[in-house]
Order: sequence, then C-alpha cells, then structure tokens
Amino acid sequence: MTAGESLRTILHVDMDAFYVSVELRRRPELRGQPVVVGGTGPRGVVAAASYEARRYGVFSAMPGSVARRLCPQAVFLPGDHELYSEVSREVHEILHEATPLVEPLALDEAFLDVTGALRLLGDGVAIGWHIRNRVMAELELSCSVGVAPSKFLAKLASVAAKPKPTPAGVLPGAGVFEVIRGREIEFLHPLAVEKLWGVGPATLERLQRLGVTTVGDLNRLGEARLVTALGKASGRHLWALSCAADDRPVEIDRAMKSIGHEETFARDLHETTELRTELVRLSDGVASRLRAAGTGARTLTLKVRFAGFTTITRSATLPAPVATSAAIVAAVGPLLDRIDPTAGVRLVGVHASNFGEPVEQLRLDDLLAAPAAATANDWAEASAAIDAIRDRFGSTAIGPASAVSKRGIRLVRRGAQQWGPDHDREHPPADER
DNA sequence: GGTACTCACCTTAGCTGC
DNA sequence: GACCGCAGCTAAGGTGAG
Repeated sequence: MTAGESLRTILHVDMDAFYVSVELRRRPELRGQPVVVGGTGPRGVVAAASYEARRYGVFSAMPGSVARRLCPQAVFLPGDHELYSEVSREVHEILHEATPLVEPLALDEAFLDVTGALRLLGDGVAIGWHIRNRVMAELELSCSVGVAPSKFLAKLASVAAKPKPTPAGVLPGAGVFEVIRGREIEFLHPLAVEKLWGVGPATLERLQRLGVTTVGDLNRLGEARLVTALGKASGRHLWALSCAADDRPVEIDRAMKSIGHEETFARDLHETTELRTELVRLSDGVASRLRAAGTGARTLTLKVRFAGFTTITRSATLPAPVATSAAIVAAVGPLLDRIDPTAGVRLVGVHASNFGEPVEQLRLDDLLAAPAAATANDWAEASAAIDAIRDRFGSTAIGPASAVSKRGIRLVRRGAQQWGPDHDREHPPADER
C-alpha cells in the first residue's frame, strides 16, 4: 500500500448472462438450453448468450448470422430494453441496502464501496455472499461478486467468480471471489494482458508486437517504453494498472457528458430526403433526452456509416447550448447536405455534447428568411408541450411531422434498437402495449 | 461472409489569439 | 509584416467498455 492510500473494500457485482436470465424467468422451459438475446434481425448482433450457448463459441456483439451458424439449435429471443431496465432497478435497490456508495456501470453491473459497512455487515466476502443470496432469492437471478482493495481488481475478481463454459459443459463459478490485500500482484501478473481495462484489439496487437502477452510482461516492459508505444495517457494508465495501482473512488453520480442516438437501417439508404427524415427523428430523440436531463448541448455531431462500413463524423459547435429538435436539425442538417449518399448509407447517428444551460436564441437567418416564422421562444414552448404529452401518453404519442416516413411515425427511444434494425419485437415496450 | 448501440476518453491536426 | 511559442478551442477519427 502506498502512502495516503486508504484501506478500501470494493465490490464489483456483475449479473450472470443478465438479459438471458431475465428472459428465462418468463420462459422457464428454456432453462439449460442455448439461448441468445438479440441477433434476430437481418443486421442484428448478439446482446447476450446463455452459458450453454457460449459453449459453442457464441458471445455478445457477434453477428446474429455467425451465432446461428455456430449454434443452430439455440433459441433466439428479441431484446426488451425496458424490462431489463426495470429489473436492473430492482437489483440496484438491493445493492443500495448494503451501502449508499453504489456506482452503476451498466444495467447489469455496479461497483460498491463497502468500507463503511464492514463493521455492520461483516467482511467484503460476507457482504458479497449476502448480496448474491438476496438477488437469487428475491429476483431469481444469479450474479458474481468480486471483492478487492480497488475497482479494477474487483472487476477482475468478479470475472474469476463467474461460471465457465467449456466444450464438455458449464462449470459453476465460485460466486464470490476475493483478491486478498497484499497478494494483488500474485493474482494480477499471470493474467492475459487483454484482461486489463483499456486493452482492446488495437492495443493488444501493439503489445503483442512488443512480446507482451501477460500483465507481468507489460509490467516488466517499463513505463517509458509503454508511453512510447501507446501514448502518454494509455501508457501511464496501463503501467499503473500493472502495478495494481488504482485509487479511483466509487462515484455515485457521474455527470453524463454526451447523449446520442444512432440507427442502422434494415436496408441502405441512397436518397438525401430519406436520410433527412431519419435525421429529424434521431434529433427529436436526442432533444427529448436533453430536456429530460435539464440540459442543452453546444456541440452536435453527425455520424454516417456507408455501405462499405467506412464511418465519418462531422460536427458543429454552436455559440450557445440548444435543446430543441428544430435547433439540432438546424445544426446537423447542413452537415448531412455535404455528404453524398449515392453509394448507400447503412447508419446515421446524432450525438450531443458540450453541455450547458440551454439558450434557444433566435437566429438572424430565421428573421431574414421568414419574419413571421416561429421564434425560438415558440420552439421552447412547443418542446415543453411535447414533453408533457409524452409524459402522459407515452413516447410515441407525438413527434415532428417531418419525421414521418413511408413507414409511418417511428420515434426514438433509448436502447429500443440496441440489437439491430427491425428485429421481431415479441415484447414491445410498455408504451406500445 | 458480417460487423448494434451508447458513452467516455484519447490523439492528432488545424486554426486563432496573444 | 513575418515569425515563433504557447494555450485554447474545434474537428475528425480512433479505441475501448459493456
């Protein structure tokens, strides 16, 4: 332990095959079978696979077609983001009863700082078992818990606690795994380097060229060589992790820094007019979420992925933050006009960042072009009315007329299209039921 | 042959102002 | 006026996580 570092006990709670496990609660007859959530549409990917499906090499983010080839007997289910969010809230309620210091990381995982709860609830391992047993008893869901003196070690520990799919069958995991204080290096250095947070495919390839395959190899390389190879930020970060140094606190309310929506279309689009309709729809979804968060954005980014999978981004930074769909479309529309879609566009996205108090200013262009047109104030009032209608009647109750395509009105909800375009939605969200 | 969506963060390059 | 160094901002692309 270095000087000034406190004796913390951090838990990482990670639900086991979360989306699949939630689905199995309403489809118990599928227990023990290979089950895949997502990947049902023509361009969809796997969101989660049961451990039985993982035995065949099916993993999340894998194209649905590949998953079908690897495991044709698997049952493929469409995702239901609303339901998973609801169950996630129930899990987090249990976590909050152990400690108020809970940092949600995703729907299915969280960090807990239980240092202050040790005297009351027992050591980290005891708290881990307590949480795991309650989640199982009350929600019929399984989770794995990692216990360690830091966040990144707790995360690695929860991986060590998980069930292991093997070609012969699924081996049950430990359930709770602790990295004992003082023996961090012993646990860490034999691990494959790609287990470190921040080592993805690109960094792994660079490290492999340097002969690095384990965390211990990386540590022996030295900080200076890592910085040369990976840049200052990544090099220093990975070097610190290889020394088991990670004093990041558990943050209970991290401020969001960007909001975005992007969609892959079931077929490539070639017309600017079609793209414009999608752009208005996505901008409306982003604007709605900005207002719900009580903020506005100065920087608006358009993302376009072409048929050949090359992706470009174009952004515009405004003098003041905005939060209405009209203002967002006004910013990203001209960016779209500069793009030639004739080769085919498979994805369009709109992202908002650089947050601040929204100020919808009337543009000089508006006055010159249409003196009698709606003012910024009118837009703000209209947006407030739209939000009120959506609160009362659901998110698809109202939307911009310019977002209506030949397919009718189709508004954007967060996560609604997470697993690819137009997959069969067996369980529509609550506001569509 | 087949590659989702959301968010965070980093790097590099170019521009501007001092 | 040209140039330099620096800081700050913006744009674009990339990487990684879950």
